[in-house]
Amino acid sequence: MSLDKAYAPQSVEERWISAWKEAGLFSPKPDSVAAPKFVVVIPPPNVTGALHLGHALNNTLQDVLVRWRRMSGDKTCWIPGTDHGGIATQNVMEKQLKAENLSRHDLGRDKFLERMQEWTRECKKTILGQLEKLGCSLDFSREAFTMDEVRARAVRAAFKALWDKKLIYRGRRMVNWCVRCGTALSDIEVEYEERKGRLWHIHYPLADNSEGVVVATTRPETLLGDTAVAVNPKDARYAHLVGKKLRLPLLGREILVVADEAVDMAFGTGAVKVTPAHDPADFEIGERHGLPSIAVIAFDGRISAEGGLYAGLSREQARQKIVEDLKASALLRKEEDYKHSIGVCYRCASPIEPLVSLQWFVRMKDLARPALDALDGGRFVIHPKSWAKPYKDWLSGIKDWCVSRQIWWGHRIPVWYCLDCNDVSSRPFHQAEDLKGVVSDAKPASCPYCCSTKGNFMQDPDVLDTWFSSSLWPMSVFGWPEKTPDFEAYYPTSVLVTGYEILYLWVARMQMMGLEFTGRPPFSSAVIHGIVRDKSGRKMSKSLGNVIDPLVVMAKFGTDALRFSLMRDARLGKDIHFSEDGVTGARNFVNKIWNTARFALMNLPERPEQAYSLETLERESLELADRWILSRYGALAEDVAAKMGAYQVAEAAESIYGFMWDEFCDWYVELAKIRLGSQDEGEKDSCRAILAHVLNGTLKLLHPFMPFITEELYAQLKPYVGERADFLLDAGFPVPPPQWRDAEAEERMAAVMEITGSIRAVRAQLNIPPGLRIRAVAVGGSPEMRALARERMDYILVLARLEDVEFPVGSEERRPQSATALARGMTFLIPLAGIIDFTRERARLEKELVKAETEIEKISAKVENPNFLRHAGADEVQTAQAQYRAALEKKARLKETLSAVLN
RNA sequence: GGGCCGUUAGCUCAGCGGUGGAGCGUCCGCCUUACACGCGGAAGGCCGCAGGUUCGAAUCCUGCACGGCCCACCA
Repeated sequence: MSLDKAYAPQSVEERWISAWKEAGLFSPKPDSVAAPKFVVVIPPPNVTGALHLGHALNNTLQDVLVRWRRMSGDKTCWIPGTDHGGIATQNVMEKQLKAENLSRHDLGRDKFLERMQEWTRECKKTILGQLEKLGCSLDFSREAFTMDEVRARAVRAAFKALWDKKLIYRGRRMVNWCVRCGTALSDIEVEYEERKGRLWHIHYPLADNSEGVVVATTRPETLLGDTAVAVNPKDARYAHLVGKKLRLPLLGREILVVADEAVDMAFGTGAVKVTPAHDPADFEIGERHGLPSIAVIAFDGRISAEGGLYAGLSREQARQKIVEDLKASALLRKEEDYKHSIGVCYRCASPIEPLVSLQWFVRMKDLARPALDALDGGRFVIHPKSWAKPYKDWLSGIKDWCVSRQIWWGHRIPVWYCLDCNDVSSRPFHQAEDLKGVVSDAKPASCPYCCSTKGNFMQDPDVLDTWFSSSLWPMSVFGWPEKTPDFEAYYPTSVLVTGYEILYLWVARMQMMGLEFTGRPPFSSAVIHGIVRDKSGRKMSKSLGNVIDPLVVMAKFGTDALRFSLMRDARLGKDIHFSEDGVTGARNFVNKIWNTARFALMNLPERPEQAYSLETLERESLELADRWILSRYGALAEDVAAKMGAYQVAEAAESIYGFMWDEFCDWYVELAKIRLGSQDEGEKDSCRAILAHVLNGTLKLLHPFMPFITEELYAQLKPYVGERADFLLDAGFPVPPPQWRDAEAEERMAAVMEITGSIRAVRAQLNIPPGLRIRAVAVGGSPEMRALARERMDYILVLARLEDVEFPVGSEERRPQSATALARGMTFLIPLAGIIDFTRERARLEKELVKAETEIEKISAKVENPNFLRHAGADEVQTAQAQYRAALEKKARLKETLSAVLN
């Protein structure tokens, strides 16, 4: 069984995906074994299209944790699913319709929803297929959708329960209205953008046309709805005007001057026009002073009939015309450029219009308190903890949640109105404040208000905010409110992995709902990762054209490479600057692993007669490299487990990478070549055993990150190490015995590596041909070091490509015409007259000397400082002194070499 | 306006109290039969600025500058 020279991911990935599927590997077995549970629910991707790199990051991170816990002995369950995605998805469909010259109104509600369902089916298939390709160990048999029947039941139950507790109400409020999407939004669905605008100063004369007051505004079109001008009560400039009437420019209506604390005397002119119907601050001023509210901007963004001759104009047109008219009537006193932030829709980026309308709200204060308590009491932990404070602040200042949306795609609000006792035909629904609703799963048979049994009911036309169903997700995926076996077994979940951009939108609301309905946090930890940006740090977006399709990357580099590169950068809470270079590096690493295994398998017998066992290996038969690699491997396994436990996935990936490449491959495998070439079968076998076992163990450590290649190689390797698991997930996470740790071996090996390094450096810097086997003479050094170098001469010869090293007795250190390598107090003279460029060697040594001198300078600042000796710990002092001695020694040797050896 | 995060090698980022690190890129040499998706070597840093604490600071504290994110009803 020989492996290809380079790893070819495609066929391997396909093969294992179907093998896992066939085995039902990801569905937890309903066994009776009392293993700890590790349960994760996926942040359901919206059914708006295909997955992007952010999803790849999010799901790989979850998969890494789930696979790791599973290997560590937990019974794991990871639930897949998708989100109907409300406005976002409806917008996708409306775009499609537009391409066909249709609007949703052309289709009508039922037909439109049919098309949405059809689209959703396709989209789900795509998304789940992509998750599978990514290698996600999701239990696909438990797939959920936020708008399927089970989840719909949960939504209705939650609505009813909140209604019964008076935590849901319908009320007339100022809401954020997206003119383009035609719906209300919640406060956190509004994003703020700095945009260039203007500040217009407008003169409002007194009713008798004398003097008056100048107000500043960024929105002159709202003038049409002004019902007052407000000044600060402490403002002496305007005190005499309070209570007087002004004449509203252009319309001529009389409006009042009121005094209100909210007005900032220092801003603009200190006087504010008040438009209670179109500004949240003005709305409150209006409430305080009992001002009338005149809606001049309609839900379609056009000026209403109240706007007189401006009626019918768009907001933008009206603004322009009003400014012109003000100029014409000399009421416009000043016009200046002004940068300010405006609210825009998080789905379509068009400016939000604050409008008063009747909407459904959830009362949040009482729901937030238990969530805050859960955080404070440690029942819920956020990683990294830097997100805890913003989370807390948001919950502490929480406002009621507007949950009704005037779109079609979503959970219909389960409220019914009896047509026999409610008037819904003579006025717009969203103006009908006095409606008596019945909360019910289905159309009620009779009306509890008028007792009509005719069944003349109309359901509320609005749908719920998509985040309403999302907030129930960790419960609803298990069938809540039914007490299903799954709910009993898997709720609450263990950890939720998601990006910081939906911490409030989603995480906080799940906590609140979970606590409200079950008394327990729906997950005990949240792992918050960053956003995947492009190479130069810009957010990926279709309009920027910098979106990268994970499937394309996977096809080019392999799934394991993509996963590993993402994980290597996935520092908690930090954004990732994604570039193909990173994936290239990861792909190279994958290939390195492949070839390491190839090397190992080439050196193992065709078919194992008997599995190699480490237990039966006599510890005394192990040589330095063996003890060293086992020790390092033991340290690695411990390190990785600790980092994973702290959700430091990137750090764990880095550790494995370093071990595999820089220690196992560059040193152990190179040294293994010596013994694998020997005639002694016993020697060969002990080396084979360690090679196979350490490689196998490292594959296990890597498996959560690179499920495919590790599975493929494990399948080949396992007979040699006496394992029989069908899949790595069932093979256990390695826990090397503590007695493998061997500080002495690590120290001795470090010395060998240093010696090798110094000889290699001399060779390379003097351009000694790599193929040339040369001799060296070892002089100086402590007896221990000389003994070690002598003992491990076999290593040094191979690694530094030497022919031979001589250990002369006595102090005949004069070796003319030699290059000199220094390490650990020893000097390695490489006598090579005619080959070495001695000018070069002199320059090299002089540079070394400078280095040694600066080193001495630095350390002497410590060692010669009495304060250091007095205050620093004994260990520190000892180390520094040893370093100092070594540096002095080195300097002396260099000087000696420069003067003697080169002459 | 408040809060959080960042500012370290050309680029992307680790390090977070004891002589400045990795990956990529660059330069020099190598097809040393697992891997050129590789091997060996090297160059490259007033660790944003200014103070302070400490025997000692990239690391802790305080300011400042710049960048980014989150939150907030300056019209």
